[in-house]
Amino acid sequence: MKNAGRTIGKTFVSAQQVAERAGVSRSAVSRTFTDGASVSPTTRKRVLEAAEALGYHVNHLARGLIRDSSNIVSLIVADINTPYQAKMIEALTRRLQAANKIAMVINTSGQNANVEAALRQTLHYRADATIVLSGQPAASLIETCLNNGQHVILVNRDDPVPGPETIVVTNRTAARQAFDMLFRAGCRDLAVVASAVGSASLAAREKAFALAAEEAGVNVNVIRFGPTAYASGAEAARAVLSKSDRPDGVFCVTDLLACGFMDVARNEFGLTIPEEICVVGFDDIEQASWSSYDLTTFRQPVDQIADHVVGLIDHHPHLHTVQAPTRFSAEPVWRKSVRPR
Amino acid sequence: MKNAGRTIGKTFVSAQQVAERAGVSRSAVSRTFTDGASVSPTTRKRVLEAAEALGYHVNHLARGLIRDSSNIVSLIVADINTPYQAKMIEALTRRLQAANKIAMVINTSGQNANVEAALRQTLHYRADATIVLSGQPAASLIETCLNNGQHVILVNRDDPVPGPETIVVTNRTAARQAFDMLFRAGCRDLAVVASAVGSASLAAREKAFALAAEEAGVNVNVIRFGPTAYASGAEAARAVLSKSDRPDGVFCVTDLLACGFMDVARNEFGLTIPEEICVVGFDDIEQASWSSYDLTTFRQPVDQIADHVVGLIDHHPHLHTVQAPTRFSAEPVWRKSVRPR
DNA sequence: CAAACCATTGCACAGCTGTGCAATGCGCAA
DNA sequence: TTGCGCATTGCACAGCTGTGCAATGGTTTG
Repeated sequence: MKNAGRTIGKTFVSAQQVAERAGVSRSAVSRTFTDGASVSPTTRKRVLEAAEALGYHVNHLARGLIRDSSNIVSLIVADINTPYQAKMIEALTRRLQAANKIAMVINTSGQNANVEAALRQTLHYRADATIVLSGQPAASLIETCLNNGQHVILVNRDDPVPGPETIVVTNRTAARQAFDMLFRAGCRDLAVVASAVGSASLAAREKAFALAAEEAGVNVNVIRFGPTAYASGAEAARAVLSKSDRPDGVFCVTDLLACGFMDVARNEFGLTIPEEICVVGFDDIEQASWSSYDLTTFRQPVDQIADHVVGLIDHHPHLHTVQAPTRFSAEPVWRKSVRPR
Repeated sequence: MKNAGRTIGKTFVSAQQVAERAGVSRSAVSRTFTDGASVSPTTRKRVLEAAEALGYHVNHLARGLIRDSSNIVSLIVADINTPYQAKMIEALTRRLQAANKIAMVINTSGQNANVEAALRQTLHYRADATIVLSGQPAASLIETCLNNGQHVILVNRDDPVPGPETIVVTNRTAARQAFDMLFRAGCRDLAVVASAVGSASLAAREKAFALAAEEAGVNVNVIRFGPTAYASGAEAARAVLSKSDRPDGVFCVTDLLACGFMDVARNEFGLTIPEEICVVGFDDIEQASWSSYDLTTFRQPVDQIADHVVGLIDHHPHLHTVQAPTRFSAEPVWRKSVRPR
């Protein structure tokens, strides 16, 4: 089964075979592919030639077994085909690769959204870190991860848990700003469109907007429908616009909801935006800039977040202490779905 | 450093430690976590209890070292934040997990779109298979993969290469059908909107449509701009609609291009769709069904493709022979962007 | 009661790599 | 020339698991 000269069709080449072909010890091969190891230029060259000829590639499974780091980072994410999550995955994978790491993607959109099984997978493969982009992992699982030295990073969760690092966007500030936008545009009858299964981040936006409106003495109506998707925004629009006292300003906690809302408002109720009704979204997904929508919204600094997350991976945190969440500010993006003052 | 009783803070638990706590041999621990191995119910229970107490998880790196299979499948993809690719990734990751495999995502959107480095990564981690969703890997790299027993599956590439299995959509048939749609709607001055950097699949759609039009003696204009994105479709619309003899029917080789085209046609040129100009897209991304577009298009059977791809992984192909590509038919989805007959 | 069979279990090896330690050899200075 | 320092190299072990093989003990059958 084992032959040193040539691959026999469909088996991987090992360092031993490269060493025999190059006439050196296996250590020399290992050192050739290890940064900072001591190899003479002569043997290095011979090893590289033999490796190239045989098609050798270092086995990262075995390397990860020895070293403390496997260079695997796992991303736990639901709703991958959502524009916002897709953008986040793109940004993260790109930066991880630039840092010589590789991303494992674990999809928790299944029937029971089992983040637990996903976290187990990440432990199975000894991932250096786990980035949770959505879902609510049980605290017990997180503790297991921490006990095993796992590095857990939560993105967009507004409820700080002991141990993992948390990264959030300034949801409340932005939501108050959204109210200001609509109020200054003259809107006095407001609505918030959210989803029925929203995360803590989305709930925070909804609550903060409603609170700001109440403080200013402005009427505000909260509508929640289905999942956080286009169809839910459309359904919300049908529910709220068919009534006699329809709102003149709407804050959708997600751009996707806003797109659905705008389409129904225009195409089913014949309303013009922003003249008859103003709309503000959140996330700044690509579709928000399409000219059918031209949606005024808040930009999530996806690139900055990704930079920060990847920078966090190699730095080991203090265990079992509540880290203060790192906050990134969501900046307003002015377009045409809100009347100018 | 090594202590059998309890994790000392931040190191992983090994089977040895579980064995000592349960009072059995390490083999018993291994067999408890191996399907079909022979363990008595008594020891199995004791092992499971000890594993639970210590937080043990099988090290899949070491397991992959022994077995011929690592259960890792790598997805090589550019433009992850494109709706079509995101949908494909979602479908694939979901099915891979159902088959007890895990997905590594390699992003080749970087400056030089180096699929080669990506393929090397997949070799490093001994992936069971590599699914290439975009990009043009060099034939030499593919040969290296095949020599190492790698299973390469190409999706949406119309140029068959020796060795890897290929999965394509019936681009040509669908493109001819698109011409029929527009012709029967009375369009006699046609255009194809494509991108300047399109893949072979996109080129096939473009060519087949143009050919069908020529065969029918209908004038057709081919426009290519930038990357395959919304902005390119918009730019194409500005270029083609500002001329005096503007087309009355357009086939966009991608829904994203179609969205950009429609927005400019309506919002910048004041045209009505489908009365003044008919538009047909391709892919059936989610946005095509949004009521601002209501785009007549062709549905890529993403779920079927994903099923087939995942089913292909465990079945070893014949090497170095040109496999006939598996074809899936793209079915038309009738909406409102084409006039009824 | 004896023999045959079967399930279970432990030992030891394999799978591939990184690295400490000692040995080797070479160059340079005294 | 001799001694010292230094770069290089090979040996051997560690890291964690799966599994063939032999041994053990219990159960069933004649």
